[in-house]
Amino acid sequence: MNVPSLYSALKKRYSVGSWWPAETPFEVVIGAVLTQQASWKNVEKAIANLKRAKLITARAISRAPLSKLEKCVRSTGFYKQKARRLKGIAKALARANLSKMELKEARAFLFSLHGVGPETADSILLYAYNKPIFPIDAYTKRVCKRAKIAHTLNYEKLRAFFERELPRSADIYKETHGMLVELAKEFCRVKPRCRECALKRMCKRASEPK
DNA sequence: GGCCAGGCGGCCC
DNA sequence: GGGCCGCATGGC
Repeated sequence: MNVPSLYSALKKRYSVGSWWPAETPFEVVIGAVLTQQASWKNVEKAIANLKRAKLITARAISRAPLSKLEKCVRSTGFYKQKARRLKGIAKALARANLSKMELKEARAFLFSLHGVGPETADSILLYAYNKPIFPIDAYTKRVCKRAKIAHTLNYEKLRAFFERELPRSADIYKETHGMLVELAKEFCRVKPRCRECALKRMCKRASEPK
């Protein structure tokens, strides 16, 4: 399957508006860290807790006691780790101004933070800073693998592939990435629902026995 | 009641 | 580069 036909098939079913709900760039950072291996529902709870505790800015989180952070983010799992990492990230971001950095510099900076890997960094760059970077998550890999969209699942190669195949636009990247996630949640689950899938006409897997 | 969730870092080979 | 492990709660 090629990317243009994937895109138009997704567009027929999904309309992904503001798919990453956040009021500020730093709220995207918080969400990106908390959603690591956690469902968005549990992340929403944690963000609501943080807002109630007035811990929604980098400055506030960098100064907050760990125990308080832990309580707020408990629902997202791995909560001690996440509280510690969030605090470290907040400290670094309270001083740096990512929006004034060149893309490469900003990406390298994010990568240097403990608890920020490729997907988290790229989600932050795309959704918080509107940079034309296509984040690769587990959902995207799963769809690509099953539908044989790309010949690699290597993070950097798959990212480069999508960035090359799609028009170089942050809005298009957001939309496409969002729709892929929706597709993976609805049909391309761990236990796939190929029979009803919106892509079954074009997906090799669905037309093959198992 | 068992899967599974919008990973990451630290290992190992 | 790739594979395995620990990290942990809550929804379905």
